[in-house]
Amino acid sequence: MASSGSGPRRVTIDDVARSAGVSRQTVSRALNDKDEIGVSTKQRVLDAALALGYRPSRFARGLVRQDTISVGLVIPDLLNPFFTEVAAAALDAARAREWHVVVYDTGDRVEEERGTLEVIASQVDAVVGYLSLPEDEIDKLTRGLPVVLIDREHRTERFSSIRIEGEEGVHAAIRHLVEAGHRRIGMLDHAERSKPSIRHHWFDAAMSACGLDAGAVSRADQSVEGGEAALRELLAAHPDVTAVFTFNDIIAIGALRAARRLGREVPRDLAVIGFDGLRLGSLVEPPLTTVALDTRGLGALAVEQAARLLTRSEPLSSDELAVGAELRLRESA
Amino acid sequence: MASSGSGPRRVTIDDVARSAGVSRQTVSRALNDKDEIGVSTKQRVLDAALALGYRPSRFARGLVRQDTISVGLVIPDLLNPFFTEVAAAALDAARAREWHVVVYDTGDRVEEERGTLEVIASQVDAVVGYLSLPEDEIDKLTRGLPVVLIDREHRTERFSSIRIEGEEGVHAAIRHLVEAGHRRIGMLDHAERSKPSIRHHWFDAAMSACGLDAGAVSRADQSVEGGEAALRELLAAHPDVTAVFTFNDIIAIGALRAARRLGREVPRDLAVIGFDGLRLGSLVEPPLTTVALDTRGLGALAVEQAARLLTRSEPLSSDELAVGAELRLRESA
DNA sequence: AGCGGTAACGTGAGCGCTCACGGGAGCGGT
DNA sequence: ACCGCTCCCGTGAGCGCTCACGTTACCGCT
Repeated sequence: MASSGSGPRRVTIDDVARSAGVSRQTVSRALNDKDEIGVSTKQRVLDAALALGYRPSRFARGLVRQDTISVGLVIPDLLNPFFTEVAAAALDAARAREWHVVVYDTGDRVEEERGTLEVIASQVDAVVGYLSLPEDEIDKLTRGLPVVLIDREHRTERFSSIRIEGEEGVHAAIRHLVEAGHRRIGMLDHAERSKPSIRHHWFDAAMSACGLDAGAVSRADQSVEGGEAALRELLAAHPDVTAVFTFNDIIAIGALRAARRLGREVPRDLAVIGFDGLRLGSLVEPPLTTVALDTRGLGALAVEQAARLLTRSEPLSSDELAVGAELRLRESA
Repeated sequence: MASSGSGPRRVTIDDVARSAGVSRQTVSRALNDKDEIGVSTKQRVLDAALALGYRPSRFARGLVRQDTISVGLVIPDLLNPFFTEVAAAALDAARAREWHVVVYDTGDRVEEERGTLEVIASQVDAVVGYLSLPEDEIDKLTRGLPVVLIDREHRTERFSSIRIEGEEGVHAAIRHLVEAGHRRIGMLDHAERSKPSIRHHWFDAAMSACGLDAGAVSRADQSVEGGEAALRELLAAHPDVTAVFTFNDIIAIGALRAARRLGREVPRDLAVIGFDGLRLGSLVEPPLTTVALDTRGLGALAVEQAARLLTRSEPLSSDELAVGAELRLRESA
């Protein structure tokens, strides 16, 4: 009711100063626990601040003591354990640098991603994470900010990206299956993007390297249910398949579940190998064999590269901007 | 090497203006995609900005257009799926308000929590999450900021907290076990805090309400391994126990695994009921019966209350600041 | 009384940006 | 030639705070 056109004016340090009968500087001293202030004065200021509901503007403070750095972390779906692990790693790496991390979960929707990017520039000093928008649009929206992409190629000079080198790991996985006697090996790729994934490509390469025909492939949503459905589909079309490699562990866990419901015992009747190396994989039954990649490294590298770009020091070379993957044998294959 | 005592001075909008031979305002127009600027001028400014590596100060911008709000979300361990779910819910609620969320993972260490709180005041407008420090210390460190605690009592007027009302759900769980014929029911409480947890208290109350003696209790670390160890311990001391209720789902999953390794089939030889209602619980074998609480509600309520405190509108009443819990029957009991 | 010293406070400047203006150049119409 | 319009662009002010200084009051000491 008392609100004027421009809304209720913010309570500033000067209001507190006036109310306590002191100067701005004294208020500042009281609030920041500095010396050169009397105890009674300090208390009086503190009381006045409380009474007025004064809250310092972090912008004004940040403007003058420009110390804190914060990065925006863009994640498609925090509830997906893989992204959780990457996020946790990034948080860790950021904490080591005393950076602040603003997390955005786009829910895998492009509009949300755009909205996030639009608003991000005014809030962070760098952007790190999973982006799906075309590069020119990212460029427009983040103009000036350093951007570090994870698991995505980039053409533009302005961006950096962290590569996942999974080829060897996938090779090892297929080799392992072949050595165990499997010949009909299928794959559960993910369904979202139009083109087959790079992991699918690695799978094909590994198959032919082992002298096998291209395996049967089914597309799966990135969820346990998606994995379940995809395995049923694959098995329906190719009943002779005795082993599957999946796009990621989530899908693999769905496959595990589907196999159980179909009465196929893992790994006796069906071997399953996932990709990612989630902790979660060790909790399911049987524990999931997987091509594990260094998720901590992913997050840490991304932050490290952001730091280099931010300080204009020598950025990491392309060779360094990659994390490897290795076969982690558990019990599902 | 060229860094002077005060470091390399930041590139400001004026530097760009000078370099492009225009005024500040024109630079501002170019960078913010505003009208009233010629195309060629705009390009020239953009080029100059790029060449100088200009990056606008978010503080200066925020200072003048004070629109964006951001909250600090303090989480003990993002990799714990429970906190992941709460965090995701909070992110969601914040997104709906167009707020930014700065996430801090304290790794369950008090010093980290203190460090976080120390630095948080200058970065956010409100603090939400799990804090373990004593209230007076929180008060000192967050002076002025609204604080919303989750799952923790508070005495001070300044704080708010979101309560978990699990009593009914636990009651239902125990009743369910009793109706299934169980009489010797144990509990796996958590080990970290000194006092027995409130969930333990609910367990005791439910037991006596069902006319049973106080059950055997073992302490478990908040991890799958902790749950495993605790169940072994409990069973060793009380071999006649046929059902266990656990502090949370993580511990329950450990118990499930221990039972499997001990050759006890669940639920035939041992019934297990967890607490939290994690999605994860539906992935294990057998799917975990659990007292599910509304994690989304937790995160959403916390953000909502922070919003009320921030806008000085009527805060939520104590009754509203709670989420319930209900028994979710799956297959482990 | 005079003087240095310290504790307690105030004053100006400035951080880097945007907003509300003000103003000149160019162009067409009468 | 003059007005009025549109299109560009620049100027001053101010956002709310902290830092580096000044300034005052009061103490003890010679």
